[in-house]
Amino acid sequence: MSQFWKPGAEKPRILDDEEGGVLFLASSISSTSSGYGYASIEKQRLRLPVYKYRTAILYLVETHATTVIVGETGSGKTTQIPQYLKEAGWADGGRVIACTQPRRLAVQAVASRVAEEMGVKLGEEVGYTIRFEDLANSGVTMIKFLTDGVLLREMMDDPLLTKYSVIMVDEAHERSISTDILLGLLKKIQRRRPELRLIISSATIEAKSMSAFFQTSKRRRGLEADELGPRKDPAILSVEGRGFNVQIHYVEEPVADYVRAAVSTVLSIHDQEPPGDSLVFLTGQDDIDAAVQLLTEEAQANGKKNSSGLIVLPLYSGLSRMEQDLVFSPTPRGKRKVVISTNIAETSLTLEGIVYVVDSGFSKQRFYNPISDVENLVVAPISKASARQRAGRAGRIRPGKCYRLYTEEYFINEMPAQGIPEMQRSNLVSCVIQLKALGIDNILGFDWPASPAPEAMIRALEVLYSLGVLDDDAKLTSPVGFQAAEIPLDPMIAKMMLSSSQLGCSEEIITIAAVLSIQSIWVSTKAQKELDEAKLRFAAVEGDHVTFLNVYQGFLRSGKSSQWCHKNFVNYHAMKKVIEIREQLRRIALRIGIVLKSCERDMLVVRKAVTAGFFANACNLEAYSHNGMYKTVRGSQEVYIHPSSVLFRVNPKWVIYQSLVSTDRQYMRNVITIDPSWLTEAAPHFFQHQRPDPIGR
DNA sequence: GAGCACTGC
Repeated sequence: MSQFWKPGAEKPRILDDEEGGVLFLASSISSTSSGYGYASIEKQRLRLPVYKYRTAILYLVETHATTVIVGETGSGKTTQIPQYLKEAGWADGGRVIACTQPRRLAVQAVASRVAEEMGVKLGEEVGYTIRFEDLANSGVTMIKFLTDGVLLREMMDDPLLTKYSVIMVDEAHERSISTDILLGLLKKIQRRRPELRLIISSATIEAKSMSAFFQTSKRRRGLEADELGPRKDPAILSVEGRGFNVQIHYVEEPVADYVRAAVSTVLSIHDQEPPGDSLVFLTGQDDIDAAVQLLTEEAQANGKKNSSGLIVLPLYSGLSRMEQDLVFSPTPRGKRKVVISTNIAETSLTLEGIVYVVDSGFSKQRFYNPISDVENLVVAPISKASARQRAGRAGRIRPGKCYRLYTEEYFINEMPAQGIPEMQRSNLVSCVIQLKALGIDNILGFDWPASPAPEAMIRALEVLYSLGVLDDDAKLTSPVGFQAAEIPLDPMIAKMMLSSSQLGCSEEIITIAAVLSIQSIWVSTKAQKELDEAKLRFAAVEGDHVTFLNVYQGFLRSGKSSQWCHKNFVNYHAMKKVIEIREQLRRIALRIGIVLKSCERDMLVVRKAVTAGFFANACNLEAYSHNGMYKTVRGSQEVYIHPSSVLFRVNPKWVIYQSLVSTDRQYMRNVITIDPSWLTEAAPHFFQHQRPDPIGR
């Protein structure tokens, strides 16, 4: 690797900061530029804030194993840094520069932008890989964008990620499970591959902890200057963003009802502020529908006086594509668009034209209780980091305003600085099986950016053991454990697939696995009665899983028709996704030796295969129960069949569920009938341990 | 007779 600064030129100055990180002081602004493609694009590149740090970034990457880049939105870091690295030679000799993103859409968008800037065809020098789509060309692609989940999967074939010279982990501050696993593994890889460079891109608030995580033993720092290779202590570099100033307003007194407070704030913005669209952050569909209703009523009641000219639009992921697209349509002259949204507008979708943000201070967050093994969705206060991100949405086109529906005192003194990483709020079975597959034996001693609760780890190990995926030494079993690790789904679903091979119903089970791994195959609609009637057309006495098979068959028979879906209240996009996932699962099944076979109409073996994966979720109807109360075999927990299930009010004696949703009651979603004798057959150890004889009842 | 923040392989 050649040094990129010219001999004789002034060497960039480096200063250690008090935390042991390294800050760079730009001594001069580089003005190198080579003749790429179109002048206008080249000019745009030069105007990005990140450009004046080009030299600094390349210097730090050259001299440090890890560089933490704090880049605010609009800095251009994601599109430019990979190009700078390529220009400096990091992709020479067949090596590849990787840049990971948490979301598929971002991967595609950034990759095509970079290909355009470089004037190359997407899929050649610049490529991308996401699930179902591989537009990277081995031997040709120099810059590759990919989701962090895909990079983790790549590690199963190449644990040291040898083809990559630099790996940039973008949006690391979001702390998703896969980003955290990736960071932990990359830190391990660094010890084996000193030539590998990492760039961790993070928000201000997380930069110090990211740097501390990659800081290796402080004692040896003095010696490192004499060693060959890059410095082990991470560098930190800040790049300013391009957002406009956003003025923050707080309420003076805490509000009792944030939906009403949000509505009246929207109305007073409309009354008193100059034109510009508003974005309101609430927690979920209920809140949002209520707020839309209130605003619409207000608009009608007040006629011209106040809220005429308001276009009120809800935004959450449950909406159909068409309904979601409405929020992107340009606002007509003289009108004001008000988008009422969940967290989807905080990171996943970017709305242009927003000048006013109203922040309720809450969002729905997942929490996991490892003792009861139940994941819950709870309305909880957001973090300061989230609040800043939400406010930033108002400053994209011109200076904006953010109205926070909480007091300044609360923001300063009580709001947590950062959210709890997803790793510490989730069931960890998928995470643990993935680490095991990568040869990480000491799971409890793994060096995480944020350690999960030991109880959650132990629970995950227990579940994997009961599935026969791990043995007594907590090593992957052969072949079941290794096969299950290859299947990119929940290990319980993976186990169900593996059992279907022996039972001769893998074609059916693969369909069921695909359906279970998406949100819902039904459209979300307010016409509940019609939806229920449509469901009845497919309902099977065996339960929801078999009902899914009927829907899938119907969809195929219709020639995958969208009209057929519309007529039957089936979500067309969901079904297309089922087809895609099914294809992927079939390919994997062939590779790992699952026998592809249909059981035709024999649903008994299908139910047995479901039992083989989900025996831990077996429930028994309480004797003499008049309200459909079940008890779980494992924990004698009180549960009920969800009203959306085809078995609702049917109440068979023995059932297995896929998941629990907890509100005032615990409801079982996706339920199928079983014979209790299958339980001891499927998992003799598990039931011996839990209860001597579940059949005897 | 009730409800599903958001990603991802």
